[in-house]
Amino acid sequence: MQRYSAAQIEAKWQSAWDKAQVFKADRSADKPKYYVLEMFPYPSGRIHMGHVRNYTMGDVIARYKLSTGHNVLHPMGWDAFGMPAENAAMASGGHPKDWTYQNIADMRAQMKPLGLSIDWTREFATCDPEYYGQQQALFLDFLKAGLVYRKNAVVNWDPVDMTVLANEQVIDGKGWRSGAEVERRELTQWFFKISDFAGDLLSALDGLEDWPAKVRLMQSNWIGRSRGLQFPFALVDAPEGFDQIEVYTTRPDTLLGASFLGISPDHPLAKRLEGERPEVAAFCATARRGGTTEEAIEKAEKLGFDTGLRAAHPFDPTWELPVYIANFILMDYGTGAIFGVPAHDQRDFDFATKYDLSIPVVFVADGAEEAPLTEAYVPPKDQTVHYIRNFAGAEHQTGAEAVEAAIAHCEGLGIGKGVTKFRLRDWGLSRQRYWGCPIPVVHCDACGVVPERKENLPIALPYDEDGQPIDFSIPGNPLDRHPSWRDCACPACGAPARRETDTMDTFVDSSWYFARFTAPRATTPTVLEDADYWMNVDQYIGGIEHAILHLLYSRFFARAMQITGHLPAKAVEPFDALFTQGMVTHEIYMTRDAQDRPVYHFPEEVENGALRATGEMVEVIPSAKMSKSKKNVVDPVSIVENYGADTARWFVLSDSPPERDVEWTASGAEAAEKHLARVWRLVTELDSAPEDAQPAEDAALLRAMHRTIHEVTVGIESFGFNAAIARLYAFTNALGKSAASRSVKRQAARILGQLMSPMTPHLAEEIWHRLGGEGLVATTPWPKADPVWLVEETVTLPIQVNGKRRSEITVPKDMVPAEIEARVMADEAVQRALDGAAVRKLIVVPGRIVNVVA
RNA sequence: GCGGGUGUGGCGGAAUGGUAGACGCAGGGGUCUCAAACACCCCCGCCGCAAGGCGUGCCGGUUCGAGUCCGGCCACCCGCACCA
Repeated sequence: MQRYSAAQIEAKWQSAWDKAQVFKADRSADKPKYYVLEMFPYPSGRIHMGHVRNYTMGDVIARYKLSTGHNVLHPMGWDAFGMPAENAAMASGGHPKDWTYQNIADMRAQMKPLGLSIDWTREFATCDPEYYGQQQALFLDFLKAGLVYRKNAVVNWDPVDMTVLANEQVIDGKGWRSGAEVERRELTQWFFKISDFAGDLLSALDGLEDWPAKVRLMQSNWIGRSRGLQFPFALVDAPEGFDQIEVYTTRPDTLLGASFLGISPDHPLAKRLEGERPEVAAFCATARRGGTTEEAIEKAEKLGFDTGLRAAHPFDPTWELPVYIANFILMDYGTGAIFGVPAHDQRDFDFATKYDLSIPVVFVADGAEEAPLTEAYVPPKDQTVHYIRNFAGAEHQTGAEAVEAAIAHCEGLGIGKGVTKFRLRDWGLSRQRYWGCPIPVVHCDACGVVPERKENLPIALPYDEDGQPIDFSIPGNPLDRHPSWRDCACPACGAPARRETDTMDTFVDSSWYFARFTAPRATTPTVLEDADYWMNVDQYIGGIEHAILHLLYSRFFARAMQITGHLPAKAVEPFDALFTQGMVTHEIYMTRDAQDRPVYHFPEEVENGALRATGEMVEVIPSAKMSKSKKNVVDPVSIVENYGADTARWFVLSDSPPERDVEWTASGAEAAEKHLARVWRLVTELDSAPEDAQPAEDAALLRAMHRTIHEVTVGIESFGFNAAIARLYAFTNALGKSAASRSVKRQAARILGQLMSPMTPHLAEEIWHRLGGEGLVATTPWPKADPVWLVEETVTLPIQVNGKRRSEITVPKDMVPAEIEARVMADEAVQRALDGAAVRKLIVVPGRIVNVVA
């Protein structure tokens, strides 16, 4: 018997696909198009199992669609700008560009043996000047369309290294290299006006029916539409120009519960006081300590500073509230000022308790008496409560009703106005770093900020500095200290000027790559004919970690590109269907050193719970996301070398549902390999099967075959890859045990190979070839189940008595309920379970179940 | 802290509100073999001799019927705007 050699067979079919150019996407063909895209990878240099899983899922879809008569676009590229390249240059010399392109070459070489049905002729990297030059063209068009502007925003500032830090470079509030306490500092930065689209980005979520509901919900919460009241408090003895403070509240119904005013340390009033009073400056400096993340701000100890100023309550000018500067109030949201209602907001409650402020109760639970609070009372907004300090609406009403009544009342009094606000902030795209797309503008003393001319694009990153290698070991942005790149002539007046040295957020790069794939070599960002043909992405696949930012930014970009004429109107929602896949996890193996510190070990160093080298037992920590630091990684390259690509592909698809995490186990990989070998053996043994058989045997195998075609097809179309694979296991077992005739078995085996082809394409080609299939299975039409074989004549009904299963009967599929009832009541086990009790109800769910209720 | 998700045998998991545990792994028994490997066959949630009882993170609810729906908790995972 021929042994199955993955190494030989996989290489053979990969070159056959190449030769036939079966995966080259071509828009001229007379077929419906299908665009399947997996989120493109960051070129770290090594592919990992998560990539294998992600691209295998996309490949199953792509290959399936190819065999159902679609013109498939399945491209691959590289999300190639970003910090790791600069970090590598900092750590071990070299240049981010060389590091990145070498990594791309390495990863491409690791990916190709997987046998993915990718059109590699469309490949690009976002760090190619041909790509980011077009991105600069988009930026200029957005600028002209009023979609980009500059304003101040806070960054993480390392006061020792004198540099801006990314959030991940801030560890416990300290700079990762200097260890200095980080502070929040304002910088002038470029912004995309995504907030202009907040309402549309929110309402359009309803149309994204093929997105996971959780992603739509997360985006909806992120955009955060709220209805509230904006109104001023008059300040008593205020500094000039600050006689009023605008506040925004979503709970105007609690106005009579106000106990203090709070303003952000970045509020203009705080800044004014900071300049005048050292103690305010000292507090604000304290309040600005720590990173910029919302998480850091929320978790920090809530601190307040009593400015001594007083604000008059709008309903009663003699009621004065203290004005605090508080570190938890964000300047970016609302007006940067709030009024505190400690009785009905836990954060305000904590603050009031800490600073000994009053806690006036506005409402109590219906039927309850007013009593001193030990925590804030925050019932759901749709719950009716009893307003004891009420000024608008009924005494008993829901929070939502009270809010509307309060807004109407205040508008009537001319105190403020009802407004709709969004939590979504504009997208700051400036990065003070080298390895990113340069922002194509020039700063001129005479003309101000001047856009570059399109004919000067791309504004390319300098590789060296006047012949000298760029020094990445100095903190800060090398572009900023690169005179021959930075200093230029103003495109408007020709006078000496300076280039913008900020580069773009890498999220910009990934916000339109899907559109670029439709015309990857064009000298404009897109070509409308191509975009019109290929867009939208029919199926997008990636990690849930991108549920909010990447997808929201891409949705914004699609809108902005439509406005500037780079995408057709139908592409404003660029991803028709989205699938978010789970991670690949693995157990962690650990021993401890002499100081009891953990030492991690790679899976290949461990055998039978002990270190291969020393025999020392390892602690096994339950599965977690594969990470280099914990060494719980398996290298796809060695997996493919040891088992073959088909085995790796089969494994990552089996067992776990695609949206959930999958745990890599060596035994699971071996089981996958064993199964594929078994399928191959069954195929090679067909020649010795008897030529004739009982008609019933043939029918049984054909019935199983058609059922399997049906179930696998449904499984693939609904992302139930694990279920499809379970059906293929069952069908393989059926084929192995079948006593059907040789010709029927050959037919069944050929179908088995075809059904496996999206998952294990190489083995499938080999089976197809051996069993006399024409051409490539990759381009052979997908089999169709014959409905005649799917019909079952009888059905087995479980019988419950009072909800507990007691018996079952097998009856013809279309037996009338009355007859079923009679049979049920005649059943011995039913009578025993009833034990003489009278039957109150008999529920027959046709084809499903019978429940006898006594 | 806030937003979102997940939780089922020894393990990965299956199950339109309708027989909980499909399929696979591990384990046990057997056939083949001088022996092993491979392969093939059978068993396999827990308690119990059995009848039967108990079982889908925990507590409660809706329903003829709940892994599935609702409320409250617990644990873990993802995101929180400069990681990609």
